[in-house]
Amino acid sequence: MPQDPHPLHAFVRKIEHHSQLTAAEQDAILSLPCSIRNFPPNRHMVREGSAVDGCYVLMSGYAFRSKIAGTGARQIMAVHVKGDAVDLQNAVLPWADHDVHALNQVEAAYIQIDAIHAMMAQHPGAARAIWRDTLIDGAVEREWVVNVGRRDAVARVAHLFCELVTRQEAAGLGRSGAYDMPLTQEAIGDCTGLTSVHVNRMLQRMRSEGLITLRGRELRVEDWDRLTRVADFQPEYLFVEANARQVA
Amino acid sequence: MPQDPHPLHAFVRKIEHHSQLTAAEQDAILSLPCSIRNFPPNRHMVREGSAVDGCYVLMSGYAFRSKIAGTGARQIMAVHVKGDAVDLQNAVLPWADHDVHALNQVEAAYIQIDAIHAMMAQHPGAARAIWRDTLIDGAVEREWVVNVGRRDAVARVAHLFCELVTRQEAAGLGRSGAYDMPLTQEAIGDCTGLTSVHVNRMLQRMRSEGLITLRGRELRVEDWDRLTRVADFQPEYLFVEANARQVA
DNA sequence: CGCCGGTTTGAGTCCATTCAAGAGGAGTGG
DNA sequence: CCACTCCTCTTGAATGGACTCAAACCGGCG
Repeated sequence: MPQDPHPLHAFVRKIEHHSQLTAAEQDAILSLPCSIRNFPPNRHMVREGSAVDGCYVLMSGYAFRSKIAGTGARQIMAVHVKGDAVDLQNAVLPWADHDVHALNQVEAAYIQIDAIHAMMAQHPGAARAIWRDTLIDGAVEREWVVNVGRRDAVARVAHLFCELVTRQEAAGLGRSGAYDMPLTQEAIGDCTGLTSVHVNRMLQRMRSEGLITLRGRELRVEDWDRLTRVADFQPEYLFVEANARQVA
Repeated sequence: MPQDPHPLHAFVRKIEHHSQLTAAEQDAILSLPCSIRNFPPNRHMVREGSAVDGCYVLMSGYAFRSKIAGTGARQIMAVHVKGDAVDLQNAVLPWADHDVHALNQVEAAYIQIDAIHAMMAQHPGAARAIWRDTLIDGAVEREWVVNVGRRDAVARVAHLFCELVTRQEAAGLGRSGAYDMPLTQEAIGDCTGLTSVHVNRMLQRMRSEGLITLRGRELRVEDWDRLTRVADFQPEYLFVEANARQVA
């Protein structure tokens, strides 16, 4: 398996999905000093309430953002794939408002926030692109509000799968129709506001209706069109093909 | 009633809740060219899917962001008060991923996004503060995911009220314990992922338990402590007192 | 082999919805 | 001033979707 040329390569590639970068801006981002850190499965990367002085860019593995309600119930509001800046939000905010958690073995590049700010001051175009990138995370979170607030159980799970698949595609991950499914049924419940028991029943329904197969940590989509219809999935909010319609 | 000295005054005041601005940075923001626009109650300010070349800052009145699910159900993911930049997200994104809607009579200052970008290139400190401001909107949306995903009906409604009250306080709006309640019960349902019928029942419960009184468009909090406990409300995510703990 | 985390199944309960109808209040026009 | 309309709020009864609480099953792994 070929190594990516640079730890931040996938990050630049992702940004170019929604913003055009000049060669100088690409270089400026790739030149950001960063250190590689590894996290074992199920390990906290950032804790809510802590002050954060940098951000992680995922090089491999999966991570999620979550908060814990007063009852102790966990709510996941984003799942991240290779190339995502998982924690820029927390670094720019005065303190972290949410947890970041590694799902499986994670390799991440850590960048000091000061270096990012300095680079942005030099390169307004790159600044705009990175700002936009953080706002796309916001757009995704808004769609999650809709998912949890206004869709029934099957649709919620199906929608989550559609998003996961689309993001893996965009990151160049899904090979031959098979995708990674890093979430347990418990975690799927925490994404969708359901219990793991009910998630299990929805999965069986989706399997019996020929929408997906899900074995172990491998997800296969059997009927993408019907899956998106069940899910009420409109991929625009992910902004993975935005370059064409881009304003400036 | 005294007039604010400048259309963007409330905006600067809000930013200073979470970021320190130099006098020059304040001036730079206040010098942004803007035009005043008015919207009647229940009027769209921005439509999902449209390309947006600027953003509105609320001078008076209330607005909300929403998306429509495939079933036709509406989900509201943010309510905005005086001083909020209601549409910076949509202006920085390639196109609007959500609607913005005026709740009542709204007066807003419209700023071209190009002017904002130009100002930010000149004033990195202001850039950082505005970036942070948009990310705080994200933090609020994350808390909404938790609210609709992981709290029961009373808590959801109570939490919404706590947020609304706290934001009005921060904007200098609630006088003598009475706050504006610009949302209909239908709209409260769209905020919380409930039906208006069920919202009505939760309101009666909250009234009978002496938590609030709600008559017409006026909300009174009768017992803030118990209300926040019922709501599972932790105000940190709003970052209205962040200056003290601020990192840089 | 025995453990352990994750998945599956079942039965009973309850929270929130649906559907429907009525009441209140504000604004409009005759 | 009244009649009329529209919108919002209120109430009731019945339904159902998702939850709870268990227990059993399964596969991987030490």
